[in-house]
Amino acid sequence: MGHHSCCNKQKVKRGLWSPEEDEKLVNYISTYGHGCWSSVPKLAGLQRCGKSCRLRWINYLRPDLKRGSFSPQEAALIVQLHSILGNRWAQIAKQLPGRTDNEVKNFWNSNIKKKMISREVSALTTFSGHIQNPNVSINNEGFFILNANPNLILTTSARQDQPCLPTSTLQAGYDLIDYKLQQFTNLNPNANLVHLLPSFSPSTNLLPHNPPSWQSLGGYRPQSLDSDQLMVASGEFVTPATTLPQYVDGSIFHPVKLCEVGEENLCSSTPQISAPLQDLDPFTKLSSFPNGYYPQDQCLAANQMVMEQIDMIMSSILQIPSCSSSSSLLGLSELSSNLVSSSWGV
DNA sequence: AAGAAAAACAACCGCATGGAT
DNA sequence: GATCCATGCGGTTGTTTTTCT
Repeated sequence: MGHHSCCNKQKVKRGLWSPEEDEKLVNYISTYGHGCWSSVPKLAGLQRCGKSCRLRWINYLRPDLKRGSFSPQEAALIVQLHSILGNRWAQIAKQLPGRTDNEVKNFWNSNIKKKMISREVSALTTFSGHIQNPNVSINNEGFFILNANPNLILTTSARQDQPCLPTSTLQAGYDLIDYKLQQFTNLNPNANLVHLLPSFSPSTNLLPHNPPSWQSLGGYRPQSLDSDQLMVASGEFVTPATTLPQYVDGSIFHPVKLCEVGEENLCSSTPQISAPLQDLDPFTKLSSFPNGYYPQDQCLAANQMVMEQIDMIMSSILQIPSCSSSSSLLGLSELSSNLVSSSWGV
């Protein structure tokens, strides 16, 4: 492991910062500002590299940092934002005044993730007990499969090329699902993935920077609502004035879920940025509609809808000669797409 | 009370990006 | 256009603290 390029020229100290070093850095930046970080250590009298100084300042010494544990409201917002933005910790942290990306990341990895995993395992166990369709079951990895073809994994949506399961209609656990499915697909590179219609859920469909390769997954793009429409608190559909995020193939994603019922305050309190709309990050775009929310009863409908999709696919899949060959993947996906589209009237 | 394990926190590393030359 | 450099980001590792046995 080498050091930073900026640290090669001189011997620098590493590891934890002492109070004396902190004091030197704070005194210097308070007086002169940081300017060019690479010159800070020399000017401040520190045996550190500029990168280390910058990190120490940003993550620990900055006066506007909010210390202490995360509030339940902050935690809820992190969950919400992560469901939209994924692991873009810096983007998430921007919506949390006084918090750093490092702090949010650590909080997520050491706290929220574990809770989600335990909840998901519990929910998955419960949910699996309610599967009525004799053609569908859950395999050892926790994925929905068709009994006729255990290699066929049913999925609903994708984030960063990692599809999800019908269980995305559950309240949490997307990362676990992603992680498990990633593991599964790594071990079973030839496994077939059938995309069902992404259900109403706070998941995973917003992919401004790393859109899913629908084609590579053999899937179809979401076709949920009329063009550019958005569900808002009243239950009505509106046409936003902003440009909605697009997938890599140019198709537009239509969010239907901005925050849970009762979380309107969180959404409405998010900072508004006056910038050209096309330059806004996805969250800011979404927060332009602070009253948007997703009626909870739609979750139940979504679950039912997914199972109905499985029913339809199952009834049709029997007419396909070979489900296990990779050549059938596209056909299945198109089939599921058509079925879902027709079931949605789109 | 002591050691082990787990959790929390802090820092580092490599890579990507953008501006300057 | 190629190269260098500073900066920012996300993943990962290391260290400290807390909890458990």
